[in-house]
Amino acid sequence: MRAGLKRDRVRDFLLDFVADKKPGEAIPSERDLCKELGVSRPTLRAAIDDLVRSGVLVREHGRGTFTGPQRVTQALAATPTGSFYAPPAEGHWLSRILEFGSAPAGPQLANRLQLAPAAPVLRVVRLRVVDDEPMAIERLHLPQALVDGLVPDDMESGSFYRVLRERFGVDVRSAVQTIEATVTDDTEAVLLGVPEHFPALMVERTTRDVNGRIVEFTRSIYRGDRYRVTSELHFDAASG
Amino acid sequence: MRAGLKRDRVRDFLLDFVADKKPGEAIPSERDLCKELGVSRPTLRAAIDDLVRSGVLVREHGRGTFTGPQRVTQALAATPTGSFYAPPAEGHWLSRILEFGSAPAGPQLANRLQLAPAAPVLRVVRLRVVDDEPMAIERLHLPQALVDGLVPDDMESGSFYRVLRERFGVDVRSAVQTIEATVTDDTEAVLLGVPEHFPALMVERTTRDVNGRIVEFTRSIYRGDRYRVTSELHFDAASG
DNA sequence: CGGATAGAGTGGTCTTAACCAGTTGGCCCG
DNA sequence: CGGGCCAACTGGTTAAGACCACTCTATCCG
Repeated sequence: MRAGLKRDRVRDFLLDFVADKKPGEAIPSERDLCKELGVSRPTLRAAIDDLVRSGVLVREHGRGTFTGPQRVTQALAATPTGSFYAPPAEGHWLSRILEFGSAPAGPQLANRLQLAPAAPVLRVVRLRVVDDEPMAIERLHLPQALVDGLVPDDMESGSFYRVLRERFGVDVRSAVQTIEATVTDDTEAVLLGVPEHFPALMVERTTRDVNGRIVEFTRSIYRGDRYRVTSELHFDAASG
Repeated sequence: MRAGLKRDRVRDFLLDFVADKKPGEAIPSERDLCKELGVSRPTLRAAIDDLVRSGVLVREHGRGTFTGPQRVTQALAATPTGSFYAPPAEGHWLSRILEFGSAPAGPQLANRLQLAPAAPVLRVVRLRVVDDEPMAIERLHLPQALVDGLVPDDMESGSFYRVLRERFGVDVRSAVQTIEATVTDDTEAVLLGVPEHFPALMVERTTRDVNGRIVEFTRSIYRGDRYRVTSELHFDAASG
C-alpha cells in the first residue's frame, strides 16, 4: 500500500485522469467517482477542492465538473499555514538538458551573482517538459564553486532544490522573481513548439540561501498558453 | 438576505470571539465549540479553515488552535511570506473611467464573487494612466451591496482600497492573483496605444476582506513593455 | 407547434460517528 | 526523587447518508 493520505491519492489519480483530456472536458460525476475509487464523497470532494483551487478543475453547480483551462499553475507564495498547492503536474515534469557547462561569469552575470567576473559559472539550459509537451525554457546560472560535481542527470527530474540541499548543503531560503510579458523569438518558438511571436512569460529569479549568498540566477521563458503564475498577497493596515 | 450558510455564521462568531484576544491566545477545542454552537465538527472545521487561510487562526496538531500572529502592525518579519506589486515608475497615476454600472452577477461572476447569480454587481472598467501614457485596463467587479453609494469620482485617483476602508468599512486583507501572458486584442490595443497582438500581462485578482469575504474580482490587462511583476518568495525548512 | 413543468442528474451543505496521530501531564515504578 | 509510560486531551482524516440548489431535458398540455 502506498503511503499517504487517501485524499492525496485520489487527487493524483484525478491528475492522471485529466492529463490527456482537453480543456473544458467533463469528468465523471462525484458520485460515480466515489464508487469507482472506493472512497467517500467528502474525501473525493476534498481532492477535487485541491484541484479546483489550483486551477486544474472547474466546478459548475448543477452541470458537472470540468477540466480547467489547460495551464500549469505555479504557486508563488505559500500561505501562512504553508498549505498552498504544488503544481498540478508535479511528478510528470521532465527536463531535457540542452546545454551544460562552465565558463567565466563575465560582467553582467558577475553582477547578477555577485561574483568576480573571472569566477567560473555553471550554465545550464533545459527544456522543461510535461507529458511530452514542452512548457518552458530555463537558463540557469550557478556559481561553479557551490555545485562542483553536479552532473546533468541531477537536473533531469525531481526537485533541483532538494539536490542542492542534500548533496551540496545549499539551503535555499528566498528568491526575488520578476515576471514580464514577452513573445517568443525564433529559436524559443521552435523549442516550445509554438509559432513565433507567441505570448510568453519571461521570469527572472535570483535565489539566495540561508546565509544570504546568491546561489542561482535563472531566466526562463514559459509558454503563455500553458503557464500561469499564482500568488497570494497579504496586506497590512496601511497599504494602498 | 445574507447568505445563511451555517459555516459563515460560525466563522463570523469566531471572528467576534477572537476580536479582543491577544495574538497567540488559544481558542476552545473544536469539540467544545461544536457543542456550544450546535454545529457538527466538519462544519466548524470548515469555518476554522477559512480563518486559518486568511491568517486569523493558527492550528497546532495535538495542542490546539490559536489566534494568528499579526494584528495591525508588525508584518515584515512576522509574516512568513510577503509579496508586492511594483509599478515600473513613480509618476502620476490617474484613471479614466470607461464604464460604471450595476447589473446582476450572472453565473460566472456569481461564482467568482461567491454571490447569488441575481445579486447586483458593480462593474467598473477603467484605463489606468501614468504621465499621460496608458498603462493598463482594469475591469473591476464588486458586490453592489458592499459599495452602495460609490461614484465614479471615487475611482479617478487615489487609493481605491482606502476609499473602501474609510467610506464603506471594507478592510482589505488578502488577495489571490494569477498572472498570464497574453497579447492585446483590437480594442485593448487602441486603448493602450500599442499595436494589436502586443505582449501583455493578464492579471486576475480576487480580493478578500478581514472577514474572508470576497470584495472584488478584477481582470486587468497590462502593457507588457511598461509593466513587470516582482515578488519575493520565502521558503521554510520543511518545504520540499 | 410552443411553452411550462416535472424529474433526473449534478454539485453544495450539513450531520453523525468513528478512528488516527501528535502533545501533554500525571501517575507509577524503579 | 527521577524517569518512563500511559491516559486524556488536542487537531486530522475518512465514512455514509440526508437533504438542498441548480441545470438540463424530455414530456405533457394548451
